[in-house]
Amino acid sequence: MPVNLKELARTLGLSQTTVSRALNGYPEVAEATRARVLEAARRYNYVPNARARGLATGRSMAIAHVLPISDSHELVNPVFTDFIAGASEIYLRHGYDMVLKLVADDEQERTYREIAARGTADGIIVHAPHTGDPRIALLHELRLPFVVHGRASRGRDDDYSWVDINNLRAFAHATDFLLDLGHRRIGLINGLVSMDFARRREEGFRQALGARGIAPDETLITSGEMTESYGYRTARAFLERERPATAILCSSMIIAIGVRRAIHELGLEMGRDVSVITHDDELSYLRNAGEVPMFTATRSSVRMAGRLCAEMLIESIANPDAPPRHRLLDAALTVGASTGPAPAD
Amino acid sequence: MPVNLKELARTLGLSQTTVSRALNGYPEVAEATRARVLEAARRYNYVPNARARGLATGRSMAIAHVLPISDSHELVNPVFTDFIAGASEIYLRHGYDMVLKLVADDEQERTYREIAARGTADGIIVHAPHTGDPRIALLHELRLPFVVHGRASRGRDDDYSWVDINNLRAFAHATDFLLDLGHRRIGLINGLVSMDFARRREEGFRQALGARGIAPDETLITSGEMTESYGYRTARAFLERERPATAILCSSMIIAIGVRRAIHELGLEMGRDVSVITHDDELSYLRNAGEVPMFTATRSSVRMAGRLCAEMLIESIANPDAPPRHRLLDAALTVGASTGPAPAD
DNA sequence: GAAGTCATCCAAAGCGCTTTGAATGCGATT
DNA sequence: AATCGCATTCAAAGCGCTTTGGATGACTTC
Repeated sequence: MPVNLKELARTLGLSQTTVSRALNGYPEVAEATRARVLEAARRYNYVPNARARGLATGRSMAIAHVLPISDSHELVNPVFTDFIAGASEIYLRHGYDMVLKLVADDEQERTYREIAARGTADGIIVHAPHTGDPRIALLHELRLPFVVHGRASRGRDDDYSWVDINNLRAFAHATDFLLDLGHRRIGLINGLVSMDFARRREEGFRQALGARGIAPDETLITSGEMTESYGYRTARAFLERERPATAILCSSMIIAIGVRRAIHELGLEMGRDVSVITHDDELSYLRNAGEVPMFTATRSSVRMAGRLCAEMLIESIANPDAPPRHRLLDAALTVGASTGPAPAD
Repeated sequence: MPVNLKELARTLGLSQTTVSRALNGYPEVAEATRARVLEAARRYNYVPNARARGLATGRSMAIAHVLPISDSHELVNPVFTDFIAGASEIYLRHGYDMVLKLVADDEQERTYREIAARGTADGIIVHAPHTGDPRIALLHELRLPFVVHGRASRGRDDDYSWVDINNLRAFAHATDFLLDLGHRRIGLINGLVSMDFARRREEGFRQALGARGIAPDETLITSGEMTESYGYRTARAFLERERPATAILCSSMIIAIGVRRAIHELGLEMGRDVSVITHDDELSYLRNAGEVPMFTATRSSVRMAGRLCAEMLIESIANPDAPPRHRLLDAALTVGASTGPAPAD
């Protein structure tokens, strides 16, 4: 049903070469013929076949997103939705397709190799990097352009491209803010600490406490899959102990929502009895907005991060020998209704 | 770097034909040679190039998911994450790739035509169908296999494949449940009513009221993008009026969470002062579980829906002339802590 | 022993595009 | 008038695979 190049060329009384060149904007085509060709292409709804073009050019015009699925809970990070919304804006503009792979941790390597060998995609966005993530080395070996959303540092982070937020600083700052309010028993409800971002946030938390000579209470530091019920359970535990936490730092809005549930269920009031600060990825369906946002938060748009990753990757596909690029986004603290002075002891 | 068929064949001293057939399991190959070929393929990490194979077979081995982006808020439905998690399990098993397109409403038609013409995918999953959605007719015209997640009915729903839940019955049932508890001023916080599922839910709500001769209060029926703050704002409005609602029906957990916030903020208690029932898609990061779930809910796993859509589509690609198939999933009411008898007036 | 069967294997065509390396025609140059 | 340069155009090769339509023997069958 769809017209192909050969037919279009025959219809026009031209060679495939000329038609192809006319359509792809090559200069060695008379403007008059180019106009004819474009007109005919429109008339007959000619759209080049992606596979044929890909075979001829050696490129797939696709970018793969490989999401690790935690084998335990098969959880998909909800942040992902907004991230790809940002990335796909860019892909659309540049004619790239987005192919998505949700893959268990132990299948990651096989998947990456297969993408490279089959030519599924021209580049890869790496999601949810662990500290010391082996995928970085693998992708270098495969010579596949990639950008990491986050970092995978174990020392150096300058030999690959990434987009990250200043997790350490943000959480140090948030901790400072709570300390300034007089809080001393501060809990941290973090993501899985194998994730690089979680490690950095914990580090920021510890540094801020350390700077004031406060030893962190290790039982107030937890790490887990960022679900609502995890936030709820952990907050209850933090608040029902003998000397309950007076403030809680959360690694995601979803967690914070669980925390809020726990607080209310215990008959406490957020911002008065318990202060809460959360990281806020600015998810579209979970806006923490208004003149006074409900949560005090370290805020950074994950959709923007998606856009930046996509742009960076497309550039590095176009220019494979350019040096790696990095972008550290600022997650600034915005004060909302969920924080207040520490209650008297 | 990656080996191709020609080289592999030369190395083995066989023709490309034989090697290809050996790898693809054709019977006209001696078992001994097949073994040799498979062994060599493994040794040299031979993986066939997807584009070349696709060009030769005329198939892309990919399935496209086209998500409409509401141009207003650029919201991506968070339900999507779990849906594709389910679908991708199936794709993985059958060797299909998943390609994702997030597209504004007014670009839908162009996108579908382009997918068909470029051969981007062998089939399509249609997301977020409107009532009377024109995409159904378009896909029929394009002769592209597809499965709709939800329905797009305007009368007949038997000429295309779909997977849906019994929205009408579920919401009628939930309404009945509230009526049985003595509630009379029941609010409905629904999704955008242009969405088919929302229309059906509203219909179920109205039917249940009508069955008891109760005229719905039109000011207690709202429709909007399903965000937390929409739930919050609407619930506040419902509860701050002269004669406040005593029960609220929500179309999503995200909405319900906003409703819960409003209830608490007004110093009320959910399940005592105000009853809440929500639809629960069983999102992995927002589990409404436990012996007594926090919300009474109409529940249906959207991940399961993803699996079913994917299976159905793959079958219908394999067998394009089979009649359309349908699957109506049951969203049963599970009682949680958020409902109770209507307070005395 | 000629003909038919069967199991294996292969050469070559083709999928629909891009791109290389020439051809063609024409005005300008000498 | 012969030559060159330039702007256009084209035929054909090739991308890496599948698949058609034979070949080639070995083995039966009569």
